[in-house]
Amino acid sequence: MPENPNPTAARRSVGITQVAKHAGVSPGTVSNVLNRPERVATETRERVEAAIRELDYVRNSSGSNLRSGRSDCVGLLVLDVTNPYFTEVARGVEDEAVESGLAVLLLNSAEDHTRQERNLRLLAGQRAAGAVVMPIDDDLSDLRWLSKQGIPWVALDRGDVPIEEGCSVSVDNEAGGLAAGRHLIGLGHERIAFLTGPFSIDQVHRRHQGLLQAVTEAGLDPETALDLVHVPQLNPEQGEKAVDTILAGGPRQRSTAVFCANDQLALGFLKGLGRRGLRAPDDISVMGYDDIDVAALVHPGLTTVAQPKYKLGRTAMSLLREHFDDSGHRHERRLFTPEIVLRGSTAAHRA
Amino acid sequence: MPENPNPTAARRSVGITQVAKHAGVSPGTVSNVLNRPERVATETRERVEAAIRELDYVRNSSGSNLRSGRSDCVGLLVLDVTNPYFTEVARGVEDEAVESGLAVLLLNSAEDHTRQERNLRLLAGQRAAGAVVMPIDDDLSDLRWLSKQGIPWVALDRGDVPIEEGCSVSVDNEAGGLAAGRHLIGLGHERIAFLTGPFSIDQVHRRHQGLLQAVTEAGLDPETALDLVHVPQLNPEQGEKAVDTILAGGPRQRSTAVFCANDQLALGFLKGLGRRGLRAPDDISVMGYDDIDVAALVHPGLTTVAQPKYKLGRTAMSLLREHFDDSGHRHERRLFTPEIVLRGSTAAHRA
DNA sequence: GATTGACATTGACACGTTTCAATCACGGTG
DNA sequence: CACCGTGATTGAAACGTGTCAATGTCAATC
Repeated sequence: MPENPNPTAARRSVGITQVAKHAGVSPGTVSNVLNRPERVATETRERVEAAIRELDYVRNSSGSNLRSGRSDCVGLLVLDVTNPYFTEVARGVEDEAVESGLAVLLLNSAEDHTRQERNLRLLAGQRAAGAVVMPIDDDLSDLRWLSKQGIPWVALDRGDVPIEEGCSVSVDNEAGGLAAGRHLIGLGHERIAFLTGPFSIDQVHRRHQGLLQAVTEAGLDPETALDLVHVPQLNPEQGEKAVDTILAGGPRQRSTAVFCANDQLALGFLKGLGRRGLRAPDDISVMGYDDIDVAALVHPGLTTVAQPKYKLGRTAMSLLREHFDDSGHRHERRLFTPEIVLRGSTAAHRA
Repeated sequence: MPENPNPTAARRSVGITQVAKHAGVSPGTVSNVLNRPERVATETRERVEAAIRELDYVRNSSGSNLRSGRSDCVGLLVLDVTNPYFTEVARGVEDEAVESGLAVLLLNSAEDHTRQERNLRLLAGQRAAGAVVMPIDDDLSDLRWLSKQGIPWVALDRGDVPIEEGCSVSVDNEAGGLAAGRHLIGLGHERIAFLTGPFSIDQVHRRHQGLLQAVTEAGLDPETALDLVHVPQLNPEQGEKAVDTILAGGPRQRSTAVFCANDQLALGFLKGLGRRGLRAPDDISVMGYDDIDVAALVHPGLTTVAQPKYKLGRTAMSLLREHFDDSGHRHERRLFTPEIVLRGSTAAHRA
């Protein structure tokens, strides 16, 4: 890193023109060195590169973006920055983005429509190259507006986005519910509680559908085999609170296993069990959904349906990249199949 | 949201000039409406605002930044996007940033020097308004370079940044270690294991200093009262692996309590205990450091030294804001004192 | 009625870059 | 020797905005 001869002076930021002067070429040539190095003779290119290094020049992306019309940053709009599920996704997006030399603008909608809209406007203002978005709900009007602004996007975890509207990357929630159901039934459980948030959340609704299918295909009667427990939010507190309800049992008898709509609920449930001196899987088998990092960290480890979160983010970003490269790109819908991760919280039902 | 008369056409993005034309004023006036609304007559302002709404104009920040020289985005450089500690900090930064209408550029150094440097160059390229940075180590040359580029920054969790170099916001690690030590000693523990990473990490080194102080002020001999267990990384796996070492005991007898340099280690340790059919606090008291969300989620809850993470992020961002407002701003060093959160993993030593 | 001042608005320029048509240098070909 | 083609370089224009000196308007004051 070259020394500045006068560090205290508020040096006028060095631009392409000072570099040009210093190297004895025109500004256009400097620009060429930066953008199409192959077009410029090796000898002059080296001279320019030396000047860049000596003056410690760093390209002003505002100027660049303004003139070229394209920006070098993409937006990532998540529902909740602190949710471990999203951070893993963010890592995937970020890793893929740096490979294209793109910066990631982190935006947080906090599950609030106003904030979602405001954040998308911000992206439009930046003339962002694109956006990876986890929409709050199935209302696509904000995203449609984004398209109208000429900003491509990829929806995350929203398999129901019509393919003509845009790309989407998601995980098959029905398959996940099915696999979970089969796992528990395979262990001999014939009465299963489904601890879930409101079915207005499409994802958990589908997980329930899958679970239902598992129950019916096993020849069980959903009426007696399933105990549906609704809580308002998918957080640990609600999971802990639900313990009493589920242990009290449904109309006939108490469930021997509980399938939670996400890991946060499941972890809360496990904690609630511990508080009461009970434990999984001895007293009840517990299963989660998502496979967040912590799921492996508790004892017993939480058996759960793993979402390929990192891959999800990475794929979303790479779809976005295809948009940039190939202007005639058609929208795509990628659907991943989740996998069950067996840990200690589920076990065979002892009759 | 107004309808676009021809949604399929690649509409040339509407600028300040079309708005001006549509409202029958000059571009300058539109700019004034956007930036100094008080200077323009109510009647014309309303007309311009109507035009903005009708044309669905959104300000191009590239142009704006270029001309004004200031950008509307700040950088947040973290060591690891997925670490729950950082995400909480990120939330604080983000909340404070939106209040100033600033966007947050999320950058991940992944504890790699090359990536840290690259990310800071990126920020410089954006002519970012400022940066909140968690430096990898105590090497300040990258940050100095940033200053030279005219970009103010605030260091996070680095109390050792000289005040003449820049602002810092951090938590008193020595006080934290001291408090933890006092807590355990107060419970009657006279042999305490300190499970820690390498002391080259300044933060954990200071925590150890605090712990030492607690031991000596209680009149105990550090030689016999403290069992130092070093592991290469501060992650759960290492915590779990360390269980055997610590249960085996030091040179004299085994410790009755373990203080972990962070929660990740502590959680791994708890899991390791569970695996072996043991549990805190019956078999050994366990204490962590950080108070990440999960600490409250396990059973028993993890007693830990709580860092005001959200506040840390928020404060850092607000210090940055002061830089913008007041150009004659002097650097500041904010030091928070951590607090102990009592949960179930520690208990009195039964003699 | 002339002068002043306050307030609103205008118009042109500048920010740093990219782009592209135009120019230049030069070696090869007819 | 004239001509052409190729490849390297140039210079000016343009992107959309903010700024500021200059101009315009109007009512109040002398």
